[in-house]
Amino acid sequence: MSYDNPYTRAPPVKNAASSSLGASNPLHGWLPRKVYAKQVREAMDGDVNPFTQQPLSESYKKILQARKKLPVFAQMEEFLKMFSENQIIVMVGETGSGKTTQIPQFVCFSDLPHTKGKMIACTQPRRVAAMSVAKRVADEMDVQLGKQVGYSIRFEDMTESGTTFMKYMTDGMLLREAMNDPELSRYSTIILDEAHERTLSTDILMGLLKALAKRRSDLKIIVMSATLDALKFQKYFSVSTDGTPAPLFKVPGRTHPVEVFYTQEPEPDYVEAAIRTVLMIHRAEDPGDILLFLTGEEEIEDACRKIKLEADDLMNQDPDSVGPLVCIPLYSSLPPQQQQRIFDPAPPARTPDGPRGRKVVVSTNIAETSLTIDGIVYVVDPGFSKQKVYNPRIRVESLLVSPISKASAQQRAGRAGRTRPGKCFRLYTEKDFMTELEEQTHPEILRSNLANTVLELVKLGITDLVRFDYVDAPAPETLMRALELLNFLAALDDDGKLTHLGSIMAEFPLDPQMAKMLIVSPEFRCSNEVLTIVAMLSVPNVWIRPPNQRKEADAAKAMLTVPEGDHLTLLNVFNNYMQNKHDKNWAWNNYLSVRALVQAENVRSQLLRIMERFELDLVSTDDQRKLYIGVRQALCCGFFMQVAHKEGEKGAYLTVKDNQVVALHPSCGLETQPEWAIYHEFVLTTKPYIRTVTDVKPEWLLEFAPQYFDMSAFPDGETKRALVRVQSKRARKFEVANGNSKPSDRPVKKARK
DNA sequence: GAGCACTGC
Repeated sequence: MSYDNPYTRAPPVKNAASSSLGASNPLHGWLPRKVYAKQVREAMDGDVNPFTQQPLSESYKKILQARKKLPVFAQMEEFLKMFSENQIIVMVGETGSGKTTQIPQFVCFSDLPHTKGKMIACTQPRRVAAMSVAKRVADEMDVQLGKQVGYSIRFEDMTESGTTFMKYMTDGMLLREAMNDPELSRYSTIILDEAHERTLSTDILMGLLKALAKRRSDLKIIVMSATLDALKFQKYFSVSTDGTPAPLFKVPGRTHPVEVFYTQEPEPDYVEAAIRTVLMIHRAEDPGDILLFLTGEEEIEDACRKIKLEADDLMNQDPDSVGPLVCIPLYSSLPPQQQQRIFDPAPPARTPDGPRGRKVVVSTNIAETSLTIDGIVYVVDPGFSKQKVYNPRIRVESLLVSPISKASAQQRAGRAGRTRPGKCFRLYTEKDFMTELEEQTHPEILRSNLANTVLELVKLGITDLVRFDYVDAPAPETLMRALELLNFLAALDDDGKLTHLGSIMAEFPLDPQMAKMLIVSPEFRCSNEVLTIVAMLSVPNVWIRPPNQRKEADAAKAMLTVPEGDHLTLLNVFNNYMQNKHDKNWAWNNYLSVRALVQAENVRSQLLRIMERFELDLVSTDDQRKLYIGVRQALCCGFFMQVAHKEGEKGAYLTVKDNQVVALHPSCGLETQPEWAIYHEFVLTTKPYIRTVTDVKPEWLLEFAPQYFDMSAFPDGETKRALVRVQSKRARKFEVANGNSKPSDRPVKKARK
């Protein structure tokens, strides 16, 4: 042993199981966090499951043999020593090292969380990963999933209180837990996996955990990442004031080499070049499947058509040397059944001795992290992806086709080497790779609207948002924009303190505008309807519009459209879906996505539970006219900062205050162009559009958002003149009717003009 | 008269 004998340092901790079973418990006498690899190996090789006292199964023993071959297994001793001696560890492990499954188990053996009523958490950016890894680890530990080993994701808590001590979960879920228990007192060790992906939640968790580690000396933290980011995290989690980096634990991967090729000259048309490269591989390279990265659905479907045509041509011209090629599109909005096609085997040769078939998967970034396809030998990387960008000046998030980072290019190349040595064709020059590509993709926190995040942080008790210890600090303007919005919504007071309303808003997994709208909706007697609308706005687009059936799809949509606004149309769609549940084909016949509608049902019931918790009543009325007006008014209470005013007769709109020229999105179902329109999102595609739009009355805006529509602080222009006209008209009316009473003092329910 | 990179609560 190269470190002190741990037995001399601390008394044994009472082992819950050992009290009754005594020495038959393999963990008897073990000291938490003072455990040797030798002990662990003996326990693993024994006949009794140390965590359940049950006999270990044959399948356990079989899996154990495979686990022992993982690179990380050879480093158990080194890991346990580092874990014993440090509070925070940064760990790098390439793909295939086994870190996600093995390290948490090593921690279980060392930390013995079950003996102290604690848990080990291991966070993942994605739900499927949390679920599938938990399943795998439950098998490896020979326990039932949901007992000692479980997972926790939105809509599904697969854990058992008091039994589960190893919990895989989404990073967002741990953040939610932190909002109600800032000390994260249920956990003795927290492992942040895939930290290099830098999701918003992971970034916030890193900030929280760094501070928490100082308060809770008993808490251990492991940050797992890809190699390139390790030093940054080591420095960030520096343990002492002199800046000594946190210790690094390194595990080699188990992948095959990938040969990388670059183009001689930059390619002016990357889609064309990509198609050409795919066909070149098909004609000239050894058998093996191809993965091509493109940026979006349309580009992918288009490329698939072209590849198919050209490949068929090639095969017909030269059937003796060119085999069949099957082209499979892959992007997230594809139905799961079609996504499964990526796992189909390559097509067989057309004749017994003919050339072998090949499969090409044409994918978005989804194949870079979320999905792995075995058998890929060739990767074609044009070097672009759609990325979210946020412009705080005009408060707009949009998707832009942008060059990828070096880290991303490396990840893409790695996809070729999972089963055997592969090749990666980069459709840019080596010089461009070296000089033009950024090292890392900018973390999400630098590219997002932070309204949600800021509300979460305030709820977490972070008072000084600007000086919070971020791994990468967002632009001050982005924070200001978020604070401003939350202040207008009355979630934060003028000192930036959380209001009672704000603390309820933070409990809803919704954007603050939607949370506000939902919370006020009982006052408008329409919370039942607003709840539905908010759920529908939280799921992917429900409308399906197949390229060859556009007319039919549009006609079906017209049947469900409510002329006063798209929000009401969403309500109508959901209600019709619920009424027609007996008819399995209803959604399909109406060109609607069943998947999205089922998701909306799920979200709706989750939100309803939260409403019940805060005693927000579910109310409605039979008078549809009143109901629709109530919904539109509630909408104004949340989205008053997203209003556009029609300018002139040509259909041009200007956003209120920001004065952006926008057009109604063609998907908009409004009967006429209203003078004042509230919109759910601003999208920047071929030109600036506002999407999901509802007709509102200017009086409502003045009434329900007086601070925002304070004319003394309003930019001059046609919008202001129109609002001032409305205001003076109202004032005259109220003077005539009520003497001096100011409109804003009137109760909400009498607000209708 | 157009889209929906990808996640997550």
